[in-house]
Amino acid sequence: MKNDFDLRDYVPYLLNRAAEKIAEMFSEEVAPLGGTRQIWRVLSRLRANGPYRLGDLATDTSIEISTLSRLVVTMQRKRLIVRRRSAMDGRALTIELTAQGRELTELIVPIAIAYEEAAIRGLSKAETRELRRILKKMYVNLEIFAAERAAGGLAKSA
Amino acid sequence: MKNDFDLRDYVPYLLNRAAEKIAEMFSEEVAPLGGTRQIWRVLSRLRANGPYRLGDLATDTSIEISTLSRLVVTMQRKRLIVRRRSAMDGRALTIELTAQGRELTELIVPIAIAYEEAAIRGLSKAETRELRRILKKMYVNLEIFAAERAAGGLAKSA
DNA sequence: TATTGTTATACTCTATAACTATA
DNA sequence: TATAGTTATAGAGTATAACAATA
Repeated sequence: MKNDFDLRDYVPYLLNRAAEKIAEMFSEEVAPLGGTRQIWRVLSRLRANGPYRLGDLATDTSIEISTLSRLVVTMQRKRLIVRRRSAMDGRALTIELTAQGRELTELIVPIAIAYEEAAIRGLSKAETRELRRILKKMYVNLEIFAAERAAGGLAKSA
Repeated sequence: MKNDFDLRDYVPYLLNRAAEKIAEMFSEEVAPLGGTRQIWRVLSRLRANGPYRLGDLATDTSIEISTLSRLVVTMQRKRLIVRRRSAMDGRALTIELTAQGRELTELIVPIAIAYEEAAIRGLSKAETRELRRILKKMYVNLEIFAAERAAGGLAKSA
């Protein structure tokens, strides 16, 4: 195996470092509004896609289902969302934004935009476009890789 | 403020999504070896830079100092590192890899490399190079932004 | 006095698994 | 039986602040 491992060029490290820096500043900014990263994840998803089923919301936000189950109760207590039983399937739960939840979301959106702008300022339009394109492409690769891996194809890929 | 916020093009989201996908798979792979993401962060840093002072290690790994203080005790119990008082400064703690720690690190390195390869396979050499370059440039921007922000220049940047 | 690291407390998130209520 | 969600428990990590030792 190669031994020329240099952290400074290591893509997962570079991704993490940037993502965490943004998240850290964003969290500080959003905290006074009563938001957290996880709450924002839920809100932004609901804003983008409308009412959600709990399980799907867990998948799309990458929040563990048991964590989300409790988070969503907390958010209902804060009047940000409503949980109601699905009419179609008595087991399923439908999560929906309230007017108040929508309000908070719209309050956070410009902050989110500001932090993206902070991240990409200094990049040219072309660089930003490339970054978005490459990150999306990479994610598709990773999903395929994860599926192959789960199928047992390469249990220990090293 | 702009209201055309689309999660699918939102750079922090794209970064997070990719970083988490990699981290998730990496964690599963490394767990049987007795590693965790945090332990790997420490090991890779020590591997790259040699002995570290606790405070600097906290900064460079982005692990909270109180968390790291305890993690490092755990790692010493596992014989992965040694903690010793600095000769220069009786307050400071020097963290150093043991032979066993070095061994585990070298065991993890190829796994780390494999996951980077999984991420960038499908990307051309040029795209990978661009990605690295842009991520580094972005991080520099973010550090500058964070410093300005901390200086109070734009307490609420929205 | 300031700095380095340790420890305590409370909180959030995760992992796992047992549980319920529907289907 | 299988699925959707809930709940309990234990383990990591974070945030904050009080604390001891050293500078």
